[in-house]
Amino acid sequence: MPELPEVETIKRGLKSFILHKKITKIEVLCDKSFVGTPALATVVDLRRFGKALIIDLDNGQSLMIHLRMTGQLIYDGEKRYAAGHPSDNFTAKLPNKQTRVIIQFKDGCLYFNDQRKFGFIKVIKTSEVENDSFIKKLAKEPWELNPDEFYEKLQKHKAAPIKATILDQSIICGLGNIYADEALFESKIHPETKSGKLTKKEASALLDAAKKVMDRSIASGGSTMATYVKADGTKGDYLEKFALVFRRDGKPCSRCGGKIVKIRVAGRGTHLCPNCQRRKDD
DNA sequence: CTAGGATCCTGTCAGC
DNA sequence: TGCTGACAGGATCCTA
Repeated sequence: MPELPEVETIKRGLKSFILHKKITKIEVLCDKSFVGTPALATVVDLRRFGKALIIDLDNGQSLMIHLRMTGQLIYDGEKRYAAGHPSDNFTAKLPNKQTRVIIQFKDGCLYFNDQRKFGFIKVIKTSEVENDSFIKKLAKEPWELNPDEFYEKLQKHKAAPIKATILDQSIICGLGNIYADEALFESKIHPETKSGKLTKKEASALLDAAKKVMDRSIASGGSTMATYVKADGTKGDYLEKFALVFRRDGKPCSRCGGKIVKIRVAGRGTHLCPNCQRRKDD
C-alpha cells in the first residue's frame, strides 16, 4: 500500500472535498471490500491511525478504510484527486473493473478501487475506533517514539532481521516496504542485521532516517508513479525524485557509486547498497 | 512468547 | 504465441 505518507496525503486532500458533505449513496460492488451496513450521513472529520484512514460521520459511525497493497481512493468531482496504489486508474474512466465501492456525494464520487481485494472499508462506531483490533495494536509513529524506547523494543525481537522488525506496525508504526528500505539505506544499516545487534546510536539513526524519508514524502504528496495526480494537478513523485534504493536495483548508489541490489528479506523484496550497508558478523 | 511461512486476490512480466 | 511461475508499496493466521 500506500504507506503512512500516502494515507496522510489522502487524508489531507480528501478533507478539502468531502468534509461537511453528505453521503447520498453507497454502492458496494464487491462484498468482500465493505464490512457492515452502509448508512447515509455527513462527514464530520477525517483522521489517520498509521496506515488506516477514518472518516467520521454525524450518525455516530465511522468508516475505517485500509488500502493494504493495492487500494486507491479516487475522488472525482469538479476536480479529480487520486491517491493510494499508483496505476492508470487515477486517470481512467470510473467505475471500472477494479472499483469495489462507490461513495456518492452531491457533487462528486469517491471511488474505492482495489485490484487485489486485500483492502476494505469497515463501518464501526466512532466511539469504538480506538478499540478496533487493528488500531489498538499500532505502536507510536516515528515522530512520537523516542530512541531509547525504540532501542528497547528492538531487544524484544533481537533475532529477527531489522527490516522485518520495522515493518511490524506494533513495534513502529507507518513504515512499509518502500520507506523501510529507504530508511535503512539512509542510516547505512543492512536490512538483514539482527535487530538485537543494532547499537543505540544505530537505532537512533534509523529512527531519524524513518522520520526524514517520510517527512520528505509527505511534503511531496506521497510516492507514486507518473500517473498520480493530486488535487492541484501536480504529481506526487517520491519514487522518482527521492527514492535512493527502492526499485533501483542494478543502478549506481547515489552515495558510493556501487551497485544497488535486490534481495529477499522477511518475505519481501528488499533493496540496498551492499557497499554502504555493511552486514555485521552474526 | 518469537520467528517464519502460507495465505487472501488479481494482474503483469520474465522465461521458456 | 501460449503457458508457467514469480512477484507485488500489507497484515493475519498458523505452525514450530
